[in-house]
Amino acid sequence: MATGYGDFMSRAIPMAPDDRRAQLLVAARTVFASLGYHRANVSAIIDEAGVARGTFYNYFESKRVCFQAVLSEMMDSVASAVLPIDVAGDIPKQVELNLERLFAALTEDDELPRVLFAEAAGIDEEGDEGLRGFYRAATNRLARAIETGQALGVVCAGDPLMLARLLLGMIREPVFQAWLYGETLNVSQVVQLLKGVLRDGLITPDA
Amino acid sequence: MATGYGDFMSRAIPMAPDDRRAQLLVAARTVFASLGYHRANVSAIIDEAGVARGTFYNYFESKRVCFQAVLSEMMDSVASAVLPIDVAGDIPKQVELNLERLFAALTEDDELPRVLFAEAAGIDEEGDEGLRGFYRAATNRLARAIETGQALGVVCAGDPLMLARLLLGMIREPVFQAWLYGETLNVSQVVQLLKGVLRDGLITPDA
DNA sequence: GTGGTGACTGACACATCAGTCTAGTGGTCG
DNA sequence: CGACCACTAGACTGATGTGTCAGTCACCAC
Repeated sequence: MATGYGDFMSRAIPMAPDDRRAQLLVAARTVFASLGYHRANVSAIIDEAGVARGTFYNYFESKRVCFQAVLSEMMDSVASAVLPIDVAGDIPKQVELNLERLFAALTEDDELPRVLFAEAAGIDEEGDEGLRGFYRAATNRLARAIETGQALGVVCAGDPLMLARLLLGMIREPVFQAWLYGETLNVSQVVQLLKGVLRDGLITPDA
Repeated sequence: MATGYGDFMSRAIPMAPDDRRAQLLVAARTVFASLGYHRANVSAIIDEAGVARGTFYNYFESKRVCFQAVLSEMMDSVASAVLPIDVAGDIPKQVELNLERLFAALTEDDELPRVLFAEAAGIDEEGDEGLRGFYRAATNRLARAIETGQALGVVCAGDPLMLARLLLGMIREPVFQAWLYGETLNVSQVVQLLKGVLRDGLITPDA
């Protein structure tokens, strides 16, 4: 019998498990990002990675688990873009930097918003649970920052949780729509505008 | 041959096509809302409607087309909740009423946010096109209102489109998160908070 | 009656795809 | 050298679920 794989096909060189896993994760991320969860199939991922079917299942017990891994990687990279604020320092500056880093993290990969905002929901109950966890964490983090701000007298009164949601919405929507229309988001423009709205509101008091 | 359907199975009484279509649409809405697009299947819809498989395909050429119909119905009901503003009248009052109606429309059905915000994106290219249309229409409508406001000097300066996205985000996020966590949104609370943020911003100027 | 019309039926053909499994390959290391 | 092990190709299974079509039934006009 012949070699078992095509004449021009090189065999993937055995790798340290962590490296192989990382490689598969990159491929999976690419495929999920461009196709979304449901249209992506395992064959596309292994083709992208240049690896056989069985190898995939050596590293991930299922497609969903693999997606979950990609998703949490993305969530982590987004979450870690936001640094805790030092109340002794220049607060507005730190907020601005955080916003810039956050928008940058959300737009660094063209298709990340698809995975995070459009595909993550509705796969199954467990997946939805993970998503809830992510939003809960993000919102709570913002809410705590807002509470601190309120205590310092730099943030207006009101339920911190709800204020956090409003703020999160102002971050999420521009990113989502930019993705939806295939635009590239002008980060500094959005941040400047957002800063203005946060400082002065949208409606100028009637003269 | 026997009757062609089980002994205890009654055949659905023929209906005027418009009525049957409406009935199927209601069933489809229920199913899509509670399960989302991907987990919903045609069998669930026809069970809900008490109708045979073939009947479904007499009225909708595919599952996706059916979903599209449900989606546009929802989009219409949301869009029609927002009334044009009479610039001669009390503008803030009208804005407030519009916000209240909008939130009410978005939360009238517990599961509408799932369909509109979580499931609508990423089904296929054509579906995304419809979604883009909806967001474009909503955003443009807001943007035009903002432009008018800017001309009247009641809205701050800045790209109207981007401002519209920020505003839309502040509307969408509370609704989305309330759905995600199974909370019932306190409409007047959100509207009051939103009004405050729109008027004065979130950050109070440093003393 | 009787025949035409059109809504309705449901078994099934068919496609897709996740996940399993087998037989075989080749680099590495004791 | 021989055992080992990560890897390969890809056939296969089983489940799921969309869309089809040949046929059934109710109603109405004549």
